[in-house]
Amino acid sequence: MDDCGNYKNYLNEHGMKSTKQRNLLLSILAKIQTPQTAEKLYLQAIKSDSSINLSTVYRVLEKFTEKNITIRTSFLDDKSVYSLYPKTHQHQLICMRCKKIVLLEHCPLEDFEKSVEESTHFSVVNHRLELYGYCRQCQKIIAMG
Amino acid sequence: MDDCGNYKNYLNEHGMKSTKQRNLLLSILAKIQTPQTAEKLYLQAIKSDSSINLSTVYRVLEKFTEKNITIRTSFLDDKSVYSLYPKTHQHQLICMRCKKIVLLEHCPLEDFEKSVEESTHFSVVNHRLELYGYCRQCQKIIAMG
DNA sequence: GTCTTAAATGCAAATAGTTTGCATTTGCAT
DNA sequence: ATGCAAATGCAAACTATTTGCATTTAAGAC
Ligand SMILES: [Mn+2]
Ligand SMILES: [Mn+2]
Ligand SMILES: [Zn+2]
Ligand SMILES: [Zn+2]
Repeated sequence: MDDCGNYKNYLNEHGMKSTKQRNLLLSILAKIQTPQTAEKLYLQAIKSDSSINLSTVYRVLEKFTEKNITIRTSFLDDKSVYSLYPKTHQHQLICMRCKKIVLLEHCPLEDFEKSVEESTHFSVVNHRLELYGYCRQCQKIIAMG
Repeated sequence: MDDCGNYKNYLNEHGMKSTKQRNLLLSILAKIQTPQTAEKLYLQAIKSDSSINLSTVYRVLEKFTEKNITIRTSFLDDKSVYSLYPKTHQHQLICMRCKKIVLLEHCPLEDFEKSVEESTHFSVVNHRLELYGYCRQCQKIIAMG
């Protein structure tokens, strides 16, 4: 291929071949702020590579997630969303109406984890925290009926 | 019907007709300790009422969840699971090896929620918190290799 | 009790996000 | 360049869940 993209070394270091589809998806993920569905990423990708296939997007994202390059999240019935694995520990605040996601940098759980370890004799190695609510716009829309 | 079940008043108070399917599912949910999939509940229900239909189970659980009688949870690809809505707000500590679940009564997030509401202008109505780790026994087993 | 009516159910079919089988192409090590 | 495993495109399958519709049923009025 003429230009395998900017992520060849990165991909090879993670034990993956550098393909134009993977490079493209990495570049899209790197630009994007909020987690996106596979289909949204596919629609973005198809602008640069009209032959890319939705199955490939799913397979690439699955592989990325397996390698901890991306993270996949899902809620009840909704589609899963994918984003680059966060460099720093963070949590999500999710609007239950429009599905907007705000990232929360501060984690309030360090002391709590320690106290749980003491009281339960577990070793706590991870946690999952998501807040659910309504964003300002959706609050207004809901108030109007 | 001869015997509408034990939950007639309870159901009527929640604005629902008392049907044998709903009574049966409530009695199953009340007995069961861990959250179950709709299909598991259906398989349990069919023992008492061989004519109950899986669609009905889904519809009943949807209605129960809408009334906050049950809670529905799901992880990634897995099927949703349903359980009676916990009487007290609580969280889970899950052993990643043996899948044991310890319920945590104390919630450390009240102040955090308020500060998030102030900084994001969301209204926060709910949260999901799970801790992951290893129980004492599994720690020992892992240490032994 | 009977009557009335909206809600609930059974059944079959549809939905939709995601996965998979398979033929073909591609990247990478030699 | 060559060979081969891995990745891709395409279409079809999968599967948890939902939905349309005809029929039954519960609750309330009489
Ligand atoms: Mn945290
Ligand atoms: Mn809490
Ligand atoms: Zn919103
Ligand atoms: Zn354990």
